[in-house]
Amino acid sequence: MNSSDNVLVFKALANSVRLKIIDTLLDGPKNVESICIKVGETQSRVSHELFCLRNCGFVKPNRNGKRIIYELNKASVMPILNAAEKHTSVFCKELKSCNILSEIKENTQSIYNK
Amino acid sequence: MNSSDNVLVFKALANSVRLKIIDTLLDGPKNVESICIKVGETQSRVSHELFCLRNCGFVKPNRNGKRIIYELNKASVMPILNAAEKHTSVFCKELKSCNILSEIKENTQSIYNK
DNA sequence: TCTTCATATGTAAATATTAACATATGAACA
DNA sequence: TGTTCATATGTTAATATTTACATATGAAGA
Repeated sequence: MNSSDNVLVFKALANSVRLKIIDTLLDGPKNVESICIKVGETQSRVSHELFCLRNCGFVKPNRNGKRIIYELNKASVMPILNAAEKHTSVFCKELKSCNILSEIKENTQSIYNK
Repeated sequence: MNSSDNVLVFKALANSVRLKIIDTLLDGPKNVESICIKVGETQSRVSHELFCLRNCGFVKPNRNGKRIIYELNKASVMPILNAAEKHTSVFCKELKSCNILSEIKENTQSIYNK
């Protein structure tokens, strides 16, 4: 296994709006308008992000009358989210202090103190 | 669980140099110079990325003489990589055609054909 | 304690991603 | 078959990340 192949998976998930959409779809398939309301983003924005999630195989669209119902690919997504969640719950503070990842810069100290 | 909390984890992993470093550390702890050689990046670059991985709790530094040996937090990382890998192996083609994620633009077709 | 080696940090230009607004599409139903 | 509703796509400015180069740090060993 070459873990570098996974970079696109992580890029797809490295966006809070896309994660919110996934989160919303965790409790059942929804059409675009419902997703917009749930995540508090414009229709255009949500459609753009769904385009990405669709292309990556994370969601699947199904037409129903005038609407398109998006369904989460739970089989793929859940294990990734669960594994990430485990790490987040332990290293929450560290993650939030990593200024490489757009967070507030903090004082550093000797790196190999535990 | 609010999956949006995981965005920093995914950001940390959404970088091919950081993933290469992780990949290299999968077969054992290494000092910075060794990592540089293995991943083919400059010392400066590798140290910057290690800073991020360190802050996020993915690697841990231990001094040994003049060197600092970085050790992968396998307990956290492996489950995430494995789950991602499963998705990648199924949706490899789709992922590579998602132009939102810096890939070549391709023709689109009706979105709800399977 | 001075020097050097290994590693960390500072900075900014290049590049990629996000976000916001405008517009297009196309299936459904009148 | 024309209209409308729901959703998709185009575009670009704003913002964030990456990358490359320069420099600093600090522990170890002479």
